Amino acid sequence: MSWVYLELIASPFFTGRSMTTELSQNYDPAKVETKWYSAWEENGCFEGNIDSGKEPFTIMIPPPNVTGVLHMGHVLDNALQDIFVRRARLEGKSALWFPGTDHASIATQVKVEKALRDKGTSRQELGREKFLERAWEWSEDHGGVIFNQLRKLGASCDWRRSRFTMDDAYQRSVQHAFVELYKRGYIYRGKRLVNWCPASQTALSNEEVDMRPQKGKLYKMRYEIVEEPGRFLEISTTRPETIMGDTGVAVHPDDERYADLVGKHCWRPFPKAEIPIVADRAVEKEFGTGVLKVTPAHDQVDFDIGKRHDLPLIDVMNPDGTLNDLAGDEFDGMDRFDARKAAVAKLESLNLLVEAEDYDNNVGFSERAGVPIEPRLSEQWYLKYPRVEEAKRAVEKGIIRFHPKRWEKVYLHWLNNIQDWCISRQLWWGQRIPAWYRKGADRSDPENWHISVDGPEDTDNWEQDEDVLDTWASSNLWPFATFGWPSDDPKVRAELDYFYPTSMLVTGFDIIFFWVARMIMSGLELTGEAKEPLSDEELDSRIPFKDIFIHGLIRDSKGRKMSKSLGNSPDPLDLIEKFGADGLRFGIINIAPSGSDILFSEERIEIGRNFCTKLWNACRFRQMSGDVSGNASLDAILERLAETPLEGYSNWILFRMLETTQEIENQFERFEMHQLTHSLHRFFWGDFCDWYVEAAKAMLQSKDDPRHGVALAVSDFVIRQSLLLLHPVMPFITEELWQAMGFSEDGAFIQESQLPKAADLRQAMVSRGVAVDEAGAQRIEEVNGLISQARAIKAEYNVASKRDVTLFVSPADDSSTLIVSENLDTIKKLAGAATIELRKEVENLPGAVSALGTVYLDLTSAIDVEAEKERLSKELEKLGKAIQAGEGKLNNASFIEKAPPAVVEGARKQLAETKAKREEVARLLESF
RNA sequence: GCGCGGGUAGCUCAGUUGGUUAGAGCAACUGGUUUACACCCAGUAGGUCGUAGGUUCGAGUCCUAUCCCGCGCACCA
Repeated sequence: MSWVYLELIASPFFTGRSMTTELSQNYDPAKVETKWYSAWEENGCFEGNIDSGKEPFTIMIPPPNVTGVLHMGHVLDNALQDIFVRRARLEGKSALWFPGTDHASIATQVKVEKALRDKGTSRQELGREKFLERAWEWSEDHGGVIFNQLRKLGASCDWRRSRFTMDDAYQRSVQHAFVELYKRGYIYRGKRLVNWCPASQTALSNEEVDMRPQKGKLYKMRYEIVEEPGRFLEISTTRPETIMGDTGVAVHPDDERYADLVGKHCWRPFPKAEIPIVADRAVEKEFGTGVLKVTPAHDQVDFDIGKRHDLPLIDVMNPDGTLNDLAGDEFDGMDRFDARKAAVAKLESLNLLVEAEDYDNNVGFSERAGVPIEPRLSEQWYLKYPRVEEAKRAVEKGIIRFHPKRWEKVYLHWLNNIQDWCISRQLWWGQRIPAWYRKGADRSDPENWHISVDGPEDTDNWEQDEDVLDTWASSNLWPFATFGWPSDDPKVRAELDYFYPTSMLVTGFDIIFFWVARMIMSGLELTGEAKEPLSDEELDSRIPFKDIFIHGLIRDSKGRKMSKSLGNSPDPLDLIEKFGADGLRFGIINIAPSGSDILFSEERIEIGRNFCTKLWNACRFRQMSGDVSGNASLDAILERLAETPLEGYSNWILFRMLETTQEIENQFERFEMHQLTHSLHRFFWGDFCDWYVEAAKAMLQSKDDPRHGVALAVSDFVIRQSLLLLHPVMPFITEELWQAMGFSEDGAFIQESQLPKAADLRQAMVSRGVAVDEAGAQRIEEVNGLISQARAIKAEYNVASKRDVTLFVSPADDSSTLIVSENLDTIKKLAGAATIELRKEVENLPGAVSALGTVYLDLTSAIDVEAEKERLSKELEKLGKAIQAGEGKLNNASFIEKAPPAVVEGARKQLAETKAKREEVARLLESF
């Protein structure tokens, strides 16, 4: 990799002849981040290519909206993906993170239309062609912004491959899928009630409708019986504006109150008409008066009733939500909500309104436009979902796995209640439906259809469907259409062969229905022949991904959704400036629990920035302690350790390093990312910096100390492994330190190294005669306990800063004497004592008890006897309780009998230790 | 109505198949410039794990009931 090296020494940061650089006092993320990102990109670090010698690892980015800008949700989603991808590279896999953007049909069109309105024009005025030109301009002006933002975050996507769902090739894939699904009988055209958005004037799928609680009125009114003038039926409705579309009145067949009226008629008040009274089981007897007005053209239930009783459909509304001439002259052109008021007034004037009571109900709203949905009769394209059963089976059998597993249920529940999907949209920005109709002919007759990717040859006599496809109907092909599916091109086939099924998907739970489930179904159907059923092996090769990592949504610290209007949505770029990209990444991963909501506040991610500083300074300290040559490989470091036996603390920290390596390995295997940063933080900061480095300071005092070299080599070993473990989370700073600390071989990037697994690491150590010993590590934990007690007793007497104190230690037994003596200078250093004397008996001095023995503080001045007595009494009480619990347990015959021997043994040991401790504390107390 | 998740220290959360005296970060308090780091170091305090039962030698962890909070799906006009 000497070309990398040449380039780096040419940069101002690499001044000397040495590979390594001296670290500045403070970590400057901005400088490091831009430098390394361009170096990585220029050297093709993120390119995912077929490498038959390596296991593939593929992630498809959930494509952000082409005109979108980076928000906190993206930060979390993409930081996670980057962590998985970078980890895969360090594990020696051929990793591909495939980026791209989505055209977001309705969202983008709404934005472009708003821009047009601001300029005093409209899409209708411009016409389709001009409008699309504007939309393309818009997406080009705003597109790509998010890619640069993702770069700032450190995302290691293979940018060469970037796809946009409106690319010609992608559009062709979408059209091909449409044609194929049509041929296989899954796509059809149907006339039925759809969720109509009067604002965007398009049909929507069920998933795009939000049910929102509304405070409205329930109007009770009277319809006169035609056959029995003077007799009235009382009917309740929330929507009087649809009276004009009523074509019947329904009661329950078992409802005795109205049994004699079934088959008769009543008067629709306006426009005045006779409508039949029918009996239908869809009516709830208990609700209101038990009489339902039936408006088949404006309500799903009514539509079904109308069908059963052959009632006519009268559509009284225009696409924009105003009423039409069928509603009568006085309502024609009136907005639906004005019409509601007008209809009520008219009922009142006709003396037909009985009452209007306050009423809470749920109304469907257009997710995008935020206006109430209008059920509307229209002809649309529908998809009968393919492979529903197999999509369920894939998850039930664990061929696809959700992490956390509980999202399976959400997914399965949705699939169990699935309904056909309305995929056509009356929009212009999007993929036009590849269907043509014979000009002037009846469009509802399939005889007059032409469905193909290329369209009819005889273009004069055919016209293409004006509509476009739902965005999700194109993005559900993302895992394979991005590669160029379908194609006979050997390159495309080879890539699909190698990278598909992809390894995993990382996304939020909010799009499990919209996207995840649909990708699974389309993958199962389209990536192979139309055969039934599919075997498990076929499922295995057709699924779009094997593991689905579901994370939560980011909210503000009060749990509110982030939104522009609330102003509680921080700009990630500001945060990167403030905390560094690595700091932000570490911080956001650290607060992302496995639940569904993530409460964000800047305070909570400071830990990331602080951790970067800690890492930086630990490395700086290591540099200041001795030169860093001899770090160029794992083996080089091990070689430096080969001759000398490991001192207590060195053994301990290497043991902890192996434990941590294993822990993190398990977390990745189980997709339990919520503990990842905790493990890393605890080990590097809590164990290495707070204990090992401090302990090593004693060994580093003199270069003549034989332990000097060991301390440096152990530090290098730990830092090296830590950088590898941290790299996926904090790519920039770890790369900088990797180079600066001389771990890079010939200038190679950190990602070109291998992350040794715990087992390999242990093996490599053993083969060099560097063996760690668990029992020895355990003893050091006890030494740490003793030191903590010493510090505590000093703090108690406010002598924390004084280093000239004398401590007495009376060891618990012979082996403790040995351990304390062996580590005496370290204990002195860490406890902050000038001298430590081992004594059997000490009287009249404040002391604290640890597993290794009692530590006393030698005070020349008088001590506060009362305070000391109180403290010891409190301690005694605490120990008494513990002993009581322990004895209770051990005196219990069934505990001895039934509990595993190891647990019983543990309890015995624990009790013995606690008893010894209590005796010691009691003795101390009496000595005053 | 059906389903899912949660209720553990002031706050945000960990807590593997039930097994030592329930942890972390932040905040608080006390003290501290000791060979890196004040974005730091040392220490202290703070919890009857929502409530009530049950299973068990042993329950934060399993079961039942119940109360709160959040979310999803369905929806009666």
